[in-house]
This record gives sequence, C-alpha cells and structure tokens, in this order.
Amino acid sequence: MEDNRLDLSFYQSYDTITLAQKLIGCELVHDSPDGTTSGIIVETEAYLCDDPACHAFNRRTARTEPMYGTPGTIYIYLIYGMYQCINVVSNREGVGEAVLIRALQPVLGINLMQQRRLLNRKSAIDQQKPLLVKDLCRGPGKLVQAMGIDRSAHNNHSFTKGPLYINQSVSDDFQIEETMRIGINVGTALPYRFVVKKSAYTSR
DNA sequence: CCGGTGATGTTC
DNA sequence: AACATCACCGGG
Repeated sequence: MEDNRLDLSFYQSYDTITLAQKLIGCELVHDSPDGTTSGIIVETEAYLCDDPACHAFNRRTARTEPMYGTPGTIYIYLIYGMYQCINVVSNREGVGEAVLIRALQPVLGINLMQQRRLLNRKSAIDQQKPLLVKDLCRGPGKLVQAMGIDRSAHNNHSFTKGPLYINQSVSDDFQIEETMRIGINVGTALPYRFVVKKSAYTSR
C-alpha cells in the first residue's frame, strides 16, 4: 500500500468548510493487524464552533477536547450507545471544529470490510444475508465498523502519523454537491454537507 | 415508522 | 443522582 498521506500543512491550510470539500476524493486508509482497508471519501459534513449542532459549540469537555487539537487530529465519539463516528479536526489549535466523514467508496480490503460488518450482525441468519459492496461504508457508523476503527485505539491520535491516515486525492473527475446535513435536530438550515454527485456510495 | 444502547452533558 | 439527548442503523 502506497502511503501518500496528507501532511500537517494540508490540514492547516483551509477553513473547515473548504477542508470538508477538499477531503472529498481523498482515500482514508487503515493499516490494521488484520490487513489494510481503504476507501475514497465521497461524503463529508462540516461542524463549526459557532454552530449549535457542533459538539464543541459553547463547550470544552473531556469528550470534545480532541476537537480543540491540532488540525489533522482524529476525533471519534460514541453515538446511540452502539456506533462510532470519525472526524478530521480542522481550523487551528484551540478552535473546536471538525469534518465528519460520512461515506466511503471501498477500495482495498473489501473482504475484510465484509467480515467486520457481518460480525456486528445479530443472528446467524442475518449473517447469511448478502452485504453489497456499496452498503459497506455508506454511513458514518458503517464505515467506522468496516474500517476497523475504534475510539479506544484511535481517538485523539493524528492522521499525519500512525496506521490511520488519509492519502491525497488522485482525481478531480467528479462534481461536488452541497446539501443540508443529515441526522441532526439543530443547525439544519446550514448547507455543510458535501457529496460526490451521482455516487452510488453516499448515504441517504 | 420505531427501538436498541450507553456515554455524555445538564439540571437538580 | 437523575434525566434527556444523541452527527446511527436495521428491521418493519
């Protein structure tokens, strides 16, 4: 696996909204003990510090502390007791902002992704049901599962070093569509979600 | 649509 | 110490 990872200068060069757009088309990679998995980022959302939907809005606590770190820091949180979501910390140190990665187009380690996703299915019968490639990483909780990412192992680490990183984009051959964010109850009017137009791999 | 599931933040 | 909330997912 070629390591063309984005470095600190990339993460600190853009405001959060621009970073959310720039990350589209880049490849999220995890070199894990079980093998390497990767996928092209096809959907992101920006969370700004003056935005009520942002975890760091008017609060700096143990959970949100990674969001105040250096750009390129990894912020992972637990949601609904059973899923985790991964974010790229943005802006500058001391400002609590981040980009949520919401969907990937799988590239490397597709078998491994399927195994990891099936492990989380309840019954043996559910594990028999087909799991399409396009459904492996279509959603923030799913991609974290498929990529073998875990809060205890990766939260507050950095994408600029270590086994979890983001490769630079190899293609600009797609259009980015801007929409409202998904799954939130406040800040719903802000057009901070970015998806690859007509991609089969984005969430709904 | 609806419920599972547990950490986190807020209020008392 | 209790309570409400939650950047989700899968099964109807």
